[in-house]
Amino acid sequence: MQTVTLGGMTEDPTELLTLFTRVHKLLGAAADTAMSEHGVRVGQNLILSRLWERDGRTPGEIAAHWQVSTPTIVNTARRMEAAGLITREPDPDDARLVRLRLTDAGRAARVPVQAARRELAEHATATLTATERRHLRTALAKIIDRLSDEDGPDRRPTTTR
Amino acid sequence: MQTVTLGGMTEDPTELLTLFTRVHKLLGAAADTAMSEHGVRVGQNLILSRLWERDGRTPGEIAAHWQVSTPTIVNTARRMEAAGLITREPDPDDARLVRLRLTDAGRAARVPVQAARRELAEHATATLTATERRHLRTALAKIIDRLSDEDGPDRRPTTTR
DNA sequence: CGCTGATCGTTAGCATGCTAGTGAAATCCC
DNA sequence: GGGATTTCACTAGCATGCTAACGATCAGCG
Repeated sequence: MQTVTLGGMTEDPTELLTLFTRVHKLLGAAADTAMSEHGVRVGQNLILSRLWERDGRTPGEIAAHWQVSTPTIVNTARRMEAAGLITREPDPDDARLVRLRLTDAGRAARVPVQAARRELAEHATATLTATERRHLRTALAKIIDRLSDEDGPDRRPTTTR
Repeated sequence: MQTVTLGGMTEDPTELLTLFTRVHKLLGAAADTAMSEHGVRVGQNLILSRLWERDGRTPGEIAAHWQVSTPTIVNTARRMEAAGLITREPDPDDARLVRLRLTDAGRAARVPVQAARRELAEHATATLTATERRHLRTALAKIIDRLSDEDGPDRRPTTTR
C-alpha cells in the first residue's frame, strides 16, 4: 500500500504516467518560454545542439541520434530555415543527403539557450535534496534503458541478439 | 556504454530536460500502444479517468482539474465521441455547458486500461530500487509544485498575492 | 426589462511528435 | 552496363498540446 489510499479513487493522482505527463507539460512550457526569448523554440534544440557540436549534419543523422523520426527533424528544420537559424543545402557528393548548417543567428543562440536550459533545470529542482536529484537522474536513465530495449525496433543491428 | 560519452560535448546527454523529453516520448509511446489495444488513445485518459470517477462532467471542469486548456479537452472529446467512448449533450439547466457521458464502451475500457497503465509503470521502473522509486515519485511531485507556483497564472485567486 | 459583463464551448491556426507512402538517388549484383 | 534493392528526404495526414478570437448564454444590476 505504498501509494493508493483513497476510497473510491479511480485514478491515483500520484500515478507515474500522470506525474510524467504533468512534469513534461510544465517543463516543456517553461523551456519554450525561456528559449523563445532567444529566438529558439523548444523542439529546435534537437537540431541546434547537434549542429553546435558539429555543423553540417543530415536530418537522418540527427533523427538517429535522438531516436526520433526523420519527418520530425525535416519539418523542424524547415521551420528553422524560415526562422533564419539554419540553411539547407544538398550534399555535393550524395544528392540524396541534405546538409543542415548554422547561420550566424543559429550560432549566436548557443550560449544564451544553453544557459537558459541549465538555469531552468536548476530552478525546477531547487527544492530537491542532493540525494533526490542524484536518484532522479539515475531513475530517468534506468527508465530510458528499460524502455529502449524491447521497444526499440532496430537499435544497433548487432549480429547477435 | 549507456549513452554518449564524448569529449567536446555541447549537450550533456544527462541534461535534465533532455532526459525528460526522452522518458516522456518512450513512456507516451508505450502507453499509447498498450491502451490502443483497448480502443483508447493515451490522451483520452485525461477525460476517461475523470468520467470514471464521476460521469457527466463538463470540458472546462476536466480541463481545470488537469491544468490543461479547454480546447484540448474539447478536441479530444470530439474524437472520443467519434470513437464511441462518450456522448456530448447540452446541460438542460445551463445551455452553455456540455455534459460528457460515458458510453458502455467507455465504461468497459476502465478495468483493462487502468491495468495496462499500472503494468506499464511497473515494467518501466522494474530495474529501479525501492529507494529510487520512492525518490522518483517525490522528485516529480516537487518539480510539479515548484513549476506550478509562479508559473501558474491564476491558480487560486486568493485575495492577497 | 434590458444592457453589460462574465462564463463556457467552439473554431482556427500553430508546434511537436508519429506512421505510411512517394520519389529520387546511390549501391548491389548479376 | 543495367535492373533490383536500399537509402535518403519529403509529403500527407493524424494525435496531442497550446493561444487567440468568436459566439452564445447566463447573471448582475440599474
